[in-house]
Amino acid sequence: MPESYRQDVRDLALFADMDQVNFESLMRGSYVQNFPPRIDLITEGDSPDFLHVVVSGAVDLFSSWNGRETSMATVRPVSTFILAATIKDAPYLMSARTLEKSRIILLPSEDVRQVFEKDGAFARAIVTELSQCYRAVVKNTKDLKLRTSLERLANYLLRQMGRTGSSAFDLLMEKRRLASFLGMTPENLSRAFKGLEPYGVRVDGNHIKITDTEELMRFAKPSPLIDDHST
Amino acid sequence: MPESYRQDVRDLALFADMDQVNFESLMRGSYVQNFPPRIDLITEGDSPDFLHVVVSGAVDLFSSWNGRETSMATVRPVSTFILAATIKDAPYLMSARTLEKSRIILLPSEDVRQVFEKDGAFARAIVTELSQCYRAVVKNTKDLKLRTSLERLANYLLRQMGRTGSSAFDLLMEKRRLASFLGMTPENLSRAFKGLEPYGVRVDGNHIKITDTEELMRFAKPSPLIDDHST
DNA sequence: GTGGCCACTTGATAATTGTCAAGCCTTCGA
DNA sequence: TCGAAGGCTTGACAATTATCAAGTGGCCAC
Repeated sequence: MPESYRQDVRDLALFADMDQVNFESLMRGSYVQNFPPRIDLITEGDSPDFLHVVVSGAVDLFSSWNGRETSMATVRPVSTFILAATIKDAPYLMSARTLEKSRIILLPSEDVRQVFEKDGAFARAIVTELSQCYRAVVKNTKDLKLRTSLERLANYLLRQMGRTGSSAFDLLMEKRRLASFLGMTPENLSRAFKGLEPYGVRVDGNHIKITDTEELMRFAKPSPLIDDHST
Repeated sequence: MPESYRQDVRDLALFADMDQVNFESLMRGSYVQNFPPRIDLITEGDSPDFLHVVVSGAVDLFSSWNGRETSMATVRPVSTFILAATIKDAPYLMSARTLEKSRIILLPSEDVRQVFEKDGAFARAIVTELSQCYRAVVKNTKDLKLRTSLERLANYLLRQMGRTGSSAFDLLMEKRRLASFLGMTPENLSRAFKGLEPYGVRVDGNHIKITDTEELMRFAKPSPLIDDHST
């Protein structure tokens, strides 16, 4: 292997406090792989064989039922996905595919579970990670159940504004995926963007400019208990 | 205190493998309380002061935004709620109120966090619990995003049928709360019940009878990756 | 270049879901 | 016993969202 990815893993909060011996035994069976865009990584219903760590690129988590499909989340570097399935040794609830060219580290699930059983620091780190994930999904559920699609879009844009620290930014995914993520159709999203124009949202392709933050916030009514993804 | 609730707590998988010394230090600051129906226990946004254990009765977890309210989950004996908020020491994302007369054990959050930090078995048990919760919420999100309200109701009824092991059963909550839980209005639920009649669902008050399971399943298309709450 | 592909948009229409108002029925307490 | 309250239902209607079809425009391979 030309380069080491060990440090990428060790830098993750999930693995930072782990005992060195245990860390080594985790890394022993691991490997890194490069994927082109739009490659299926895992399929919902399958058994977890590896814990995945996204080092670069981006991964889409999505689910299907009865011919329909919906985007559940986007995983960006550096973080893991399907941690819960790995620990429980239960079937994946979501499928995953690369959005861009991505570099992904694979840690054998069995090893992860073994280390989990004997390393208290690792177990505690998993708790922190899972709490975060759990709360993120709860927030997402509140977003879905309490808001209309127009309100969800407005709040999404405000979150992106906060993330980038600028009132002008580019969408970091295709609009069709954004629509799916927000629980609506592409057509509806297209109209929703128009519907936000009166509140100070200018759209040009995938470039967004918030021209009247006050007005947009008055409409969106963002709440830390839904929109603050840091807690 | 006339009776001890220690065993109720110890019987929970969450606390079963915990070191006895740590268990005692957890119980030291704890107490049990009886609540009448419809009493607010916690309010979203507040800081977690106690980890709650429902010993008897039932508790509704719900969330509000902009004057709207939605039921997120029902907690039944014997289990805990707001575990993630307690561990992270982050604000509650949901409010809680009793549905019936309930008996609830309160464990000081600070004690829970302290024991969590030093007891590996406890940390591992929390991981198991949180994984379960996380996967439950993911399933719920899939239910919401991939299904119409009629399909959600149909699958809910099938789940209840599986839970009770009988094709005739009583709804265990008010229809207005069921509606809120399923992400619809009471009026819509009322019509949805009618809409399921052709698929073999008979409704009389809160008593349900599935007269044609095959037909209902053909319509509902239940999936273990959404409807099996045991994995 | 140029043709095709594909995401996106737009319009027309339909399905789904929500809102409002009224009435029914059970429950519960005076 | 009666009346009020509240949950449930129903009807009429409105809002939201989805579907279908057609068109636009950018991007890429040939």
